[in-house]
Amino acid sequence: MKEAEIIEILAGSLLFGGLEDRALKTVLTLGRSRAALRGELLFQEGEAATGFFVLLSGKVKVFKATFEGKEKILHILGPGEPVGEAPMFGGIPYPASAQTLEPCQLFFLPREVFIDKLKDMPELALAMLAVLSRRLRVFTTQIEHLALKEVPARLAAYLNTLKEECGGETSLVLPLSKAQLASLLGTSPETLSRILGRMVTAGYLNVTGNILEICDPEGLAQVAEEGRME
Amino acid sequence: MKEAEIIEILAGSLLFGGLEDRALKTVLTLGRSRAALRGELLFQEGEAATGFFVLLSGKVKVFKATFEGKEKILHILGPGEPVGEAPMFGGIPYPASAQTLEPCQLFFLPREVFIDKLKDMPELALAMLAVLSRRLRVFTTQIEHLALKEVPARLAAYLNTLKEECGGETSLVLPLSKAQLASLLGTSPETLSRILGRMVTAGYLNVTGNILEICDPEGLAQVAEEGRME
DNA sequence: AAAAGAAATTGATACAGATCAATACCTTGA
DNA sequence: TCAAGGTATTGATCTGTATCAATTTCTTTT
Repeated sequence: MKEAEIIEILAGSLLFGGLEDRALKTVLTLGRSRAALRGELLFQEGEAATGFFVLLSGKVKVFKATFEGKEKILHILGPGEPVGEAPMFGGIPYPASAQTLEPCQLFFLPREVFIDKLKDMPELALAMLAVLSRRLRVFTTQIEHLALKEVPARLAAYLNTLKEECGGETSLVLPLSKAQLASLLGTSPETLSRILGRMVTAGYLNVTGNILEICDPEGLAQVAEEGRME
Repeated sequence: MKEAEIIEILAGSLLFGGLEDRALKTVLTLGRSRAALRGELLFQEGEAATGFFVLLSGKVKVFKATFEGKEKILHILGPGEPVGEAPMFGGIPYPASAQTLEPCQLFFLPREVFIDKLKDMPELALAMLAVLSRRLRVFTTQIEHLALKEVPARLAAYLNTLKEECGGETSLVLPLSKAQLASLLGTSPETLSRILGRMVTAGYLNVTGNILEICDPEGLAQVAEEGRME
């Protein structure tokens, strides 16, 4: 991947978006880019956090796994997003694992170098704080949903945010497999399938493969809020 | 509350612990301290984050509430800990509400002033990053537990961390009511009560009011890991 | 195009935990 | 000392969802 391309992606990211060209070039010298195959483990829970990645292209899942083989997806990350940045600052091991879902282009920044640079670049530190802040907010609502809401509400909420991200478009393409979505929502593929079915018969949605059309956005929003269907 | 006392508490906190005396005094000039009664709301979900508190004394709960009246406690915070610091940086509203559980002494830092100062104090920015990083880790395991583990495992894990915090002491005083603990674990008081009962008959614990004695730490650790009791 | 494999659906069953209601227990104040 | 209000326990019931198993549908490979 060419330098210019990398810079372009970094410039468009939340983390480095506010930086001037000169600063961006500096950042570029701090790390190195590399390619990763589909299914590659970027890091595993418990390992020391020696640095973090910025995802230049492709998709990565961050997940927790139990030794009985169950797993919970915490995030699905796309281009421009940092991966594994949080644990660095606490001097703690990675609290979860990360794996590529497709071939990816990655930019790796080593811990020491980056933290050192942070001291000279207050705007970068603030950007980093903003990123962690947003992560915390996402987790906050995830916890609320898992503890207090049932699967239909969680699904409805997810579909709502997906619709937001697509600029209000009512016809959506799921950016992940249904099994992965189930894991993200903290349920099983079977249950997800059934509830999608119920939402279709109740007239909220139309589903065709991994394309789905939202017929009743208000109704869906209500399910997300109140939890109950029909 | 006297300045000296405040400084002492700030100096002992995670956030300001690394700062020199001069820097601490600067921090002190940025905000102001005040007292709060038991049950006072510090902020509510959805409000703009105009700053954050450092808890000087007392206890605060941070929670999410649904409009059906259910609530999930996210954190219980004690002296030295910051409250509501995260949303400031993202420029996002408070994602949860905070309420005092007892009379508290608070130190309030307004957003603008603090963020401005952060630019001159890289070590403070790093400390802030470390704090958010730890919060994220705690949330990460909370999500894992809610999605993949059942109540006995969550309770066992909580008791373990409580024991750690008390330096391995096997005789513990619950720092919160059982109803609050239930909310923190994402369950109902009834269920918590039953499971505590089962743990007693299984020989893991002895419970007397809100004092409990851990009889079988290894067994408890196993329940936390594997989920199943007896 | 056929075969093999993965992903998704559907059905039947079991169980953890929520909920509702009633009772017991402990404070705290009058 | 008794009342009163909160906090905790216990019992009975109901429901959402996990789980196991069996197909069905789609995707990929050869």
